[in-house]
Amino acid sequence: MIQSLNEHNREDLQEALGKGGQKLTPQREVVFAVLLAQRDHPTVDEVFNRARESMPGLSLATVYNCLETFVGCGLVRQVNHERESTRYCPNLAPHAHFRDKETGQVHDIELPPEVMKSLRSILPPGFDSEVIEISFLGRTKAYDPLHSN
Amino acid sequence: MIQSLNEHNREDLQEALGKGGQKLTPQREVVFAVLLAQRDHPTVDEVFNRARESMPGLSLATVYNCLETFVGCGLVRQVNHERESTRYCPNLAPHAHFRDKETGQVHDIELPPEVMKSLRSILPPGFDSEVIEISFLGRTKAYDPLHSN
DNA sequence: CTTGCGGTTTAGATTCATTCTAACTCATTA
DNA sequence: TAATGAGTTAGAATGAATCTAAACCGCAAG
Ligand SMILES: [Mn+2]
Ligand SMILES: [Mn+2]
Ligand SMILES: [Zn+2]
Ligand SMILES: [Zn+2]
Repeated sequence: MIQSLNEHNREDLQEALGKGGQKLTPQREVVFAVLLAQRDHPTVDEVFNRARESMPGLSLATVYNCLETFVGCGLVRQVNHERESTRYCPNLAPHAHFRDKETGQVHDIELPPEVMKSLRSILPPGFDSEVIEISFLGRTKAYDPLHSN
Repeated sequence: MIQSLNEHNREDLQEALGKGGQKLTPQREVVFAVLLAQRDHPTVDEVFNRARESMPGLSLATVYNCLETFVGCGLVRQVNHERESTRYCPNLAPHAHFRDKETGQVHDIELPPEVMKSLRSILPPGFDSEVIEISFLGRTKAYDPLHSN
């Protein structure tokens, strides 16, 4: 359960924070390590509870602060599904999110460049988009290759 | 400013409510009329304030109730952008939403069937999606056909 | 060293959209 | 006329997120 970053990830974190004019702190390290350790799109409370295991004095406010800082530095994305608590995702590749209606689990769905292009192409002239968010809601069944056609 | 439904829309509303086991009420008529009159994706408070002009005794709780009922009957979609207040949209055609970062305005973006298909195609086997939400965030410039190439 | 500074962290208060509760209204039916 | 039950209402409660002000801490100047 001990959350710590390897050298490589710590350097990445430090560099990204530096570019955003922010410092590396023990709290930020722990919170970032939590995000990397289990990529299940945790809520703030989930991050808080996991991070407290390695840093018991950590406060909820600091988790909010750290995550906001990471988003500002482009290290992490916020994931919103309807009115639920915000979730956090350290996957920087272009991807959509799929939420399983039954389990509540959130899965990353890779977004091929050609799909991105077709999406951008639906914008009328004069519409200039920086961010596209795509979220699916549905169910996941275990995939059985033997019984798929 | 008086909000009332024409015969055609009232019938549509009554039919859709009926299918969902719900009744047509004066409050529901006014709230639905507000949504049809100005398709700017109003928040609950905006709907409330507009609807009160034709029905002063209307309560905020009822606006929440009516909108929830409409969503349940498939008459209206909820539109979420990040953590902002939920907005409501009576456009039942498949479409995405574009939010202007500067004005806050939300625009409908038509979703051609082939884009829907390409989107569905990115789901891995076993992922079955009922709802796809697509939202753009960006800026809109007035489009000048003379100076576009 | 010692002090001051500024960014960070912290606990707790506050905000505010949304949901909940319980009383009331009112049309329909027994 | 009375009972029923869906719908409406005002206000209370909820809870994620934000705000506030004090404490903390690394660092640099004196
Ligand atoms: Mn790297
Ligand atoms: Mn019609
Ligand atoms: Zn993700
Ligand atoms: Zn819309």
